[in-house]
Amino acid sequence: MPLDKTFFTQPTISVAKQLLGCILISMVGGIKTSGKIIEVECYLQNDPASHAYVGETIRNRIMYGPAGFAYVYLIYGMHNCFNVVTGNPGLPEAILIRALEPLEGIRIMQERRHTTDLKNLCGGPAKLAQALGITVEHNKLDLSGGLIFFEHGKVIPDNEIQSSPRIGISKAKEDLLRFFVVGSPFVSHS
DNA sequence: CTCTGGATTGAC
DNA sequence: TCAATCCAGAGG
Repeated sequence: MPLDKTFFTQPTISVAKQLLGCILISMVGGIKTSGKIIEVECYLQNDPASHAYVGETIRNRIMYGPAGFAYVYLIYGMHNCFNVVTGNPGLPEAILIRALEPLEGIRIMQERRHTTDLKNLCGGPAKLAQALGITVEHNKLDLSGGLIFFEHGKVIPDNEIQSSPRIGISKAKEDLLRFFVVGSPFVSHS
């Protein structure tokens, strides 16, 4: 059963930790690709590093809506980043999916990524978006609609979850809002 | 309108 | 270490 709105309406950090070990599935292009979630980052209300820090705009509007929708944006003019919106309407929070362990559709992921190296398929936010065929056209997509969705997987115990500062941001450097599975070879940024 | 900088990646 | 490549947001 896909993860539903009830799941994503829990507190964002709690959702983030529970997402580790879950499966992200994409049916984009009519081909199934999936991976186990290894690494995520939280973007919270009143967070200087969040796109919602400046208040509601056209780009971040989806973050102000209900949980369980996709927030996909283009970064550096060429890379897509995939987030799932959390929080109730009016609370603009989201979780960036940063790394997956490839499971299904590895062949097509290799084609999309132009590499056969499994550790290089989904080990970074823009990499996994490319591997799963996710682009800005999927922004605002309902993640219970069957095209892109999450499934329960193995629960990762707290002692196998590590936190760290988020990657590649210049503000709020001290916040420990990145969560990843200890020891997984698929985490980005070794 | 112009300017600035970015939740990244891959080549050098 | 750095270019690619473009757009959102801010300021004039």
